[in-house]
Amino acid sequence: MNEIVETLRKAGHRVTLPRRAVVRVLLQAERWLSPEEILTPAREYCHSLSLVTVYRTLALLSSLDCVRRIHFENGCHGYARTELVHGHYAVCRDCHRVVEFTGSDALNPLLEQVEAQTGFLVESHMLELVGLCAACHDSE
Amino acid sequence: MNEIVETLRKAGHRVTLPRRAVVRVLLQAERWLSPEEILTPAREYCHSLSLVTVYRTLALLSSLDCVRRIHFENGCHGYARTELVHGHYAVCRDCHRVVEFTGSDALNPLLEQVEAQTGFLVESHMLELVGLCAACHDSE
DNA sequence: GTGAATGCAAACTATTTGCAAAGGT
DNA sequence: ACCTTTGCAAATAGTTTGCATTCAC
Repeated sequence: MNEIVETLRKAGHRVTLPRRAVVRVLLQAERWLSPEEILTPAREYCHSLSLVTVYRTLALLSSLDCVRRIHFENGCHGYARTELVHGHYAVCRDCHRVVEFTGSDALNPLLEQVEAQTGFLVESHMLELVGLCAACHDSE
Repeated sequence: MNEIVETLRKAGHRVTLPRRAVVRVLLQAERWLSPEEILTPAREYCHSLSLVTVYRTLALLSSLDCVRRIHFENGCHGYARTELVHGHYAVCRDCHRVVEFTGSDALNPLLEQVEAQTGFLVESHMLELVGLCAACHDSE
């Protein structure tokens, strides 16, 4: 049994076919997906699945910190499983691949500096890198 | 004449009353504003102003890099004039004040490290800090 | 005077909600 | 059996577009 389903169960939520379907699609993807992009393949696992349920499942998984929203300049967002983007991530503008990176501790001195500079108490931050992944970079 | 209006004119766009109204509101604000939040006060300067025109003006100003979109976890966005947030910014979750900070060159080593680590060619990045500004921090 | 800009209404996209039926435990 | 979850339809929020009128240049 996979981790996300396990988290669902432990939190007292029911493990239903529609939810399994959404989770399976998320687990297979190495990239972020829009709700629509989740719906289509997930229907192979649950024929009756509706977009509404995809939204509801994503909201639930999000509250359990199993998936994360991915943000863009234009405002539309996608979802990727947290395991994929536990900390900070880079998004390929071409294939939508999402890759986590480490080393964002390097931000800490900056955050402290900002607090000193602006008087802000920084509670959270959003750092998203956009570019081309190795594969898309090579094929351009 | 202010800088934004000047930019409009130089780019060959007409300086109309509705546009002036939107610009005036943006210039007065030290914080980000939603289109609705721009509409209401701007109507004092241009009675007939419609929300549609606010959107169109913001899109135009955005393309001229006179305003910038501000992003949030929940996806809704606001706008602030570029002068206010030329580089990176911190947003107060309480009063919505937007404060620019400097020193984000500190990111460069991280970006290079990410390129080496992931193979990505990083083209752009989004860094937004959220927290409490000094004023709101004190009054809590 | 002429083409750009505006305002209205309507379309559109993304997302959420009410409610009866279905399904997991 | 009970209560959560689902799917449909409809509502909602935010934003964009078509088109005739208005206005800056």
